[in-house]
Amino acid sequence: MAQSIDRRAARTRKALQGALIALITRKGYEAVTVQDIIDEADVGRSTFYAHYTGKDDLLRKSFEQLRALLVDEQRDSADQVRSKDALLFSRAVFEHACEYRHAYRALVGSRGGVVAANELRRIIGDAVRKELSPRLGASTVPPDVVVQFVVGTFLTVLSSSLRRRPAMPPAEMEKVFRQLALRGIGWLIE
Amino acid sequence: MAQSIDRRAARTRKALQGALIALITRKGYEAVTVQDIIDEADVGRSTFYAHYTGKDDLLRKSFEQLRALLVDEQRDSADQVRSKDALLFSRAVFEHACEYRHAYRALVGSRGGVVAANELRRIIGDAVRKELSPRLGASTVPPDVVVQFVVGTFLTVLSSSLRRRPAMPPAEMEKVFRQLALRGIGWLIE
Amino acid sequence: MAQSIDRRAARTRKALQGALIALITRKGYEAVTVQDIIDEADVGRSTFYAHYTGKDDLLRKSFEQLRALLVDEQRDSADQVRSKDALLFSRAVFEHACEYRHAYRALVGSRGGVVAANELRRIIGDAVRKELSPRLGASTVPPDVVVQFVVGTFLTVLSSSLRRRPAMPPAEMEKVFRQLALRGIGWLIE
Amino acid sequence: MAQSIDRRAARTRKALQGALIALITRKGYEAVTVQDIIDEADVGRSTFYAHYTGKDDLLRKSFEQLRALLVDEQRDSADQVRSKDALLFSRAVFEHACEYRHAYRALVGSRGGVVAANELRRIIGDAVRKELSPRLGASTVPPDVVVQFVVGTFLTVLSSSLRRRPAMPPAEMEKVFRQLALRGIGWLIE
DNA sequence: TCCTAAGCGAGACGGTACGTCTTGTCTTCCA
DNA sequence: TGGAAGACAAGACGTACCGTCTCGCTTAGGA
Repeated sequence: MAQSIDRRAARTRKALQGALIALITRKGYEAVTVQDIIDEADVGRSTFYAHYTGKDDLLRKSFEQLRALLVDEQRDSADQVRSKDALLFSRAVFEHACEYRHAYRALVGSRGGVVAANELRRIIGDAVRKELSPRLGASTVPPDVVVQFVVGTFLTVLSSSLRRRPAMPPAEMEKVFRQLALRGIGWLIE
Repeated sequence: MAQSIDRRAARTRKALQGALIALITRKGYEAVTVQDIIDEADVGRSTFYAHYTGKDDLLRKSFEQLRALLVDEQRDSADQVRSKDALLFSRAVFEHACEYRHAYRALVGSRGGVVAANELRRIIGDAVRKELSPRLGASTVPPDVVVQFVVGTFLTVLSSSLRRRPAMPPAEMEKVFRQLALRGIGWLIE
Repeated sequence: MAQSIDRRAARTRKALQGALIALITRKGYEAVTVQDIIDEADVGRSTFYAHYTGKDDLLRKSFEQLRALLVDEQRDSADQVRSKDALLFSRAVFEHACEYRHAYRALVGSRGGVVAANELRRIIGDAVRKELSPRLGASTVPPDVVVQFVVGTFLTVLSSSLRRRPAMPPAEMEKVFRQLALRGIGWLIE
Repeated sequence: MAQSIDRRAARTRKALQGALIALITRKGYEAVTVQDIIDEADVGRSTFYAHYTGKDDLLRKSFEQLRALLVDEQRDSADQVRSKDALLFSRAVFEHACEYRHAYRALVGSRGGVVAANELRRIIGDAVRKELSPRLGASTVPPDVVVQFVVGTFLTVLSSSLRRRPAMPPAEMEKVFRQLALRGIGWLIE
């Protein structure tokens, strides 16, 4: 019984997350109402609130896939923190972003709203902090500034790249990101 | 008569801008309602809409002072675009930020909301683009990525610094900012 | 200013009360939703709640006219409490009911719902109690039972009469009512 | 098999009816939700709807016992329709009401709601009509008005009596009821 | 003894109405 | 005559119930 209910619930959740993404691409996050979402997902209002506390909650929970991807990526990569090997997680995210280009374009940039931006910052930030933590103490620049600098640069590159036409390939994004970010903190990871 | 009306209007505008800032520091931009603003400013609802199209418009217009500061700053400074002289406008903004620490803290970071963030990005971005434009063509990195990188780094440093206790002096902010940003684009401004 | 606002408010109230009556005749009280009312009255949702706490409140307030009628009626009539003169207020109400036959039919009987029934009982009950109070102490039957008996009989006659086709004239209702009620309490008002 | 199933079903029904009565005494009919009932009866939601179409249906079906009582009572009594023997069914109902005082108090009066009131009126009304039908044609007062008058008077007395403290004994209720009702229709049953 | 059909619990779900909140427009009065 | 006051229409919000439904579990006959 439990799994059948879970399966149903999972289907509902997928529908809601999909509807949210679709709607964000169409009109931007702020303009999307709960009514829009449940209409799009063909789901009852109470069902929506049974799963999520609101629009923001749905958005945040929709990022879980990305967070999982990052955790996996970091588990696999060795703890090499030398210049040319540092921050390799970025490659995986850039590729993920290109694959789901549509959704990402909807979420980064102003159309995604504060909630999406904060959540992304938090997720990427966790990954960065985890990777750099052994070295952060050795810097004169405050540790959280370094982390936020890397995250900000990453998001800047990601956001700008997704906006460009023709699309920039992941390898290119990666190159730009490393050029901008690694030099800024070169003294740290050398 | 015309100027007296203008003077009255100016006073109303000041009251509204002040009220907005006060309220943002109190509860964050998103949570502020038009009703809050006009209560705080002791102004009629229709008066508010006579001057601004809405909350966002009021916020955007409240940034004019900052924009003017930046324009002045850049007019004064020579067109020196060598490494150690580049991006000197930042010093002025950091000092301005420290002086009006309260208001800035309310506006940057998540409490300020998307609108404030975008407006700030636009203002700083204009300054950066103006200063770097002669060199931007010479880069493999797309020009707008460079500009956004600098702006992002600037805002990261500003935001992180304002959050810190004890307060970081402008000179310190400046140092951190240059360390992170100039290296990333060192090849450009050399 | 005050009176113009009051005039506007009064117009809104009239519209809402009219809409309610119209809707009750159409589908019965219980089936009417607040949405129905504000659609019918062409009024915003918040405006409705600015004037009334809900559907029931609107209904209750709509009875004020009737209550006023009764108070007037009783003020006029002398304090004659002899058999043939007792409870003369009923005549006025029966006439009022025949005039506004449509509305009354919607309110008494099951279509009007508990709220209308209770409110009517309360209004008529007040009138009855006021008229009989000097004599109520002299009875072996508990006073409130007597009052409720008269009210119940009145409503029974009113409700049954309004349902009948062809319409029963006020004089006829009056006759039936007196025949049923006065004998039951004849010993009281002799 | 059939009877065991029926036995199970009967148990479920009893549980639901009991739960409803208990809840009505606790918070009044209108305030009781289906969820309350099935929680109280420890029964699944679908089970409830397998037996009844809703709350009202359950309430109506719960009156069957009373209806049966009345039918029995009338079968026993001779068809004596003389003044002092008329409407003797009332005695049985008053006694029944005193025995189940708690439940009755919950059902008559405003706490019971329209549904209970209507059902009661219908049940009592059937009994009254059956008893008076031979004579109803002979009256100038419309037959249904007479029936509703008697029913209304009966319910008024029942309801008022149950509210009183200390409790009024069945014999007393009976006396009041006959005093009020029989005089009103004395000309009929003489 | 096992089988199988029912009654049943649990509860997800689509839907509807609620009462609250905020927005931007509009009208009226007052200084 | 322009600003203050605030009523108003519009419509989204999150909550509460409703009646339908799908699912396994139990259980009591008949095989």
